[in-house]
Amino acid sequence: MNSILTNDEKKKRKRSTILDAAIKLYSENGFAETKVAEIAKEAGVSFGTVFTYFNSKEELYEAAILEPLEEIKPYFIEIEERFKGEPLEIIKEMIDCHVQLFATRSEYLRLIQQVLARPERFPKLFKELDAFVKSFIDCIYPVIEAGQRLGYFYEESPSLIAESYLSILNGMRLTFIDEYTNMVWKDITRQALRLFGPISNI
Amino acid sequence: MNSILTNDEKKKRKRSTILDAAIKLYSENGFAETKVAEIAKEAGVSFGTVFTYFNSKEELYEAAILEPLEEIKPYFIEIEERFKGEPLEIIKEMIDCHVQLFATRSEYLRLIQQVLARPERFPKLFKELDAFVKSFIDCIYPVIEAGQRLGYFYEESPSLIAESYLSILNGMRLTFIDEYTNMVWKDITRQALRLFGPISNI
Amino acid sequence: MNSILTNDEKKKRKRSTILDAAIKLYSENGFAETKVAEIAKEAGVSFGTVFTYFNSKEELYEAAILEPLEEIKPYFIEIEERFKGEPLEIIKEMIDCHVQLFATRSEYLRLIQQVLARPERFPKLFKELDAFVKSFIDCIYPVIEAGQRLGYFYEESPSLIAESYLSILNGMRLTFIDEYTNMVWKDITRQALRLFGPISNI
Amino acid sequence: MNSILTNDEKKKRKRSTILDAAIKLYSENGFAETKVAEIAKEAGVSFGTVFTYFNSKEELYEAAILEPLEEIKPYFIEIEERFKGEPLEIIKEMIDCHVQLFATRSEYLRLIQQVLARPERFPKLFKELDAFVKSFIDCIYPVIEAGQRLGYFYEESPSLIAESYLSILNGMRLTFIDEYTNMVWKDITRQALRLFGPISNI
DNA sequence: TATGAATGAGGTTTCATTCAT
DNA sequence: GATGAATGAAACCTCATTCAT
Repeated sequence: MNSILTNDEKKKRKRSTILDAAIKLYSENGFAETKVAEIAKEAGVSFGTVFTYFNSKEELYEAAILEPLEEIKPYFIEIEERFKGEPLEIIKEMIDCHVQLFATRSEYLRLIQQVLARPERFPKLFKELDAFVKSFIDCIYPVIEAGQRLGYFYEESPSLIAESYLSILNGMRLTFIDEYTNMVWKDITRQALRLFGPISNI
Repeated sequence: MNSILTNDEKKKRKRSTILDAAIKLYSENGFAETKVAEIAKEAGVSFGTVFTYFNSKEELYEAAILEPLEEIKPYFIEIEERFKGEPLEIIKEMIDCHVQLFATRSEYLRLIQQVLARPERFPKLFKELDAFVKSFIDCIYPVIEAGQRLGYFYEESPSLIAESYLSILNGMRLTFIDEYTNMVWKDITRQALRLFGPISNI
Repeated sequence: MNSILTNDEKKKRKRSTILDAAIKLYSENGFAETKVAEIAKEAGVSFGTVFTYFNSKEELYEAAILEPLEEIKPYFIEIEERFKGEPLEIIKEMIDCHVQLFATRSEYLRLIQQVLARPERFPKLFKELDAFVKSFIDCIYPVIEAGQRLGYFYEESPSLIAESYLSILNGMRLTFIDEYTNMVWKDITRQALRLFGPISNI
Repeated sequence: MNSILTNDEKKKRKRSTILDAAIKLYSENGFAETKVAEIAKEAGVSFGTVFTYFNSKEELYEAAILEPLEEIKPYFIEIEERFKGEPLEIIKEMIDCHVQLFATRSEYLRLIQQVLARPERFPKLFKELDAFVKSFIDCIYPVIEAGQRLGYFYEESPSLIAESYLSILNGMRLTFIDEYTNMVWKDITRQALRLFGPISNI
């Protein structure tokens, strides 16, 4: 029954439908080549309605980047709260979690890359993402240091390690196009881990 | 005579000026948000002249991707011809070469990423790049195998190693925005190398 | 309420305003030399509105040809239903009707001629007109035959008579430029009739 | 041998090649949809050369109309000098001559119709053609009068007869698209003649 | 609140014409 | 005289946004 929903809930739901359509289409076609009319169609609303919930195409793009970012943040900045054990264990679990996250939300990763590729075009969003990266590094820094002290990780600048890790996450989205299947992502995880320390197969 | 250049040479030179302007602007602004008028201005020619040398905006984009690709190809598919020594040495030199290459041509790498991010939008170009990646893997495969036999490299699928290497190359372009300076790229090289085998600092 | 008209009626009306403007300007200036902006201005709507109702300039041209054709058709293919009496009477009335029709809609006749003059440029429209001509001949054929049996008409191929009749209708639009006045068209009618049989003045 | 030609002759010949190409293409595609480059190609010269012989596209169009007009004129204004015998004979021969003329030069007739259809667009050319029509009427007028006096022709305004004759000539170009073959044109001639007087078969 | 017709700025592309070689 | 590269005005068309219903 639709009628069980309050008005507010209905509105939230419609807003969310539109946002999901936007994420899908922006990620597939980029900002410029996505038409508001298409988003409306994908969301099953008239395109006037899109402007009821978002003031402009640009604002919708920002929401499409920033709102999922909030959902994803915990997995990157609550490292020690989420992943327990030895540093190596923590990092292993973290990588597993991240790879799985982007395997299921690869379209969102694409969106992020669009912003990273054009800092001057999307300054506000870029700043947000940059801050996010910095927070991640701050969070993971002590873990890496601890791992280095225990001799598990390379004696390398923890920032570099963290950044190269983000690089490989980003890059894999580009390289392994549609093969983000269960089969490969265990492998990917292993390779990502090797940026931290010398990990042989088991 | 205005110069010693023949007519043909002048034409080639003008074409190249336009292509360079296109590479710069396409890489900065993407295909859709780059205006042909801007390319013309950047190249210092009139608007219509762009269409004298390239039939359409799309064709110019293709040329901007494919022509530099030809220049870059040798560094990826003549591995054993170019880089000599032990497998570890070969890979080291190769990574150095590639990182330096993309440090100086980071704008071109951005172009490639635009295509990789949208295979359906640029099918022809994507196919070309995909073939390029496959050739690279074919070339590097025996080197990795040799390195594995000598115990330098991880006992990992050579394809996976090669692909994760390409991932980190691509990803680093996104992560280390404008810091591709001399200082960091030695570090980057080191991290890339760690995808092949367990490399400690020296 | 601004008016009693429903939304749908208003849309139809606007579409029709644009179509009329198009017929006028296309007939005066031809397809290529008519600018969509001019049509919009003539119709009193903005530029973009034209494209709300017609997908392209070409489609608008097709509508400008085909829609009035439907209105005109009955006068050419319902000969025996519309015009009564002896064959001679039927033909007389028919010619009268046609001449008057084209006197009032001379601009539309001009449009038709543009298509007839360029079958390869407008294949779809040409086919339509060609079919129309054939239907007309089919309809008038028995009337001419009957007239021939009664000795009123020349013993000539009815198709030839019909086609020469259409020729003179078309040709007169070109020859008697703006003189399609009441004065001359009785005369024109008489001359057209003489293609059917030997008609003296009365 | 080309070398037998004087320079002047060569130039004339090239000019004529271009003009013929122009007549062909203008008649097929109209003024606006014919590109100078196409004319050049058809004529086998570079398109800069077209502008060596004609100052503009418009001027070339005018030449394409006016120069063949001079060739055709004699057949329309030297009626009594060319065609001998009784008025009926004169008219018969004239019609024969004209139909044959336009059968072989139907493309030129198409050009004329383009101008007749747009007097305001081509005022200069239209005036020229209008004068031509008037001259024709002047020339044929006495012949018709004579025929009327002899009882061969309808007691109709000779101008009307002449104009309706021109109408059918023009119209037949539109109606009998590509069937201007030997078979039909005897028939067409007969129908045209019937605008003058009551002519039975044979 | 939801709709979608109206708007017009802005982009790509064509093509006549110029002019240096 | 012949060529064809350069130019830029002008046209079509798209699409974000507004706003009346």
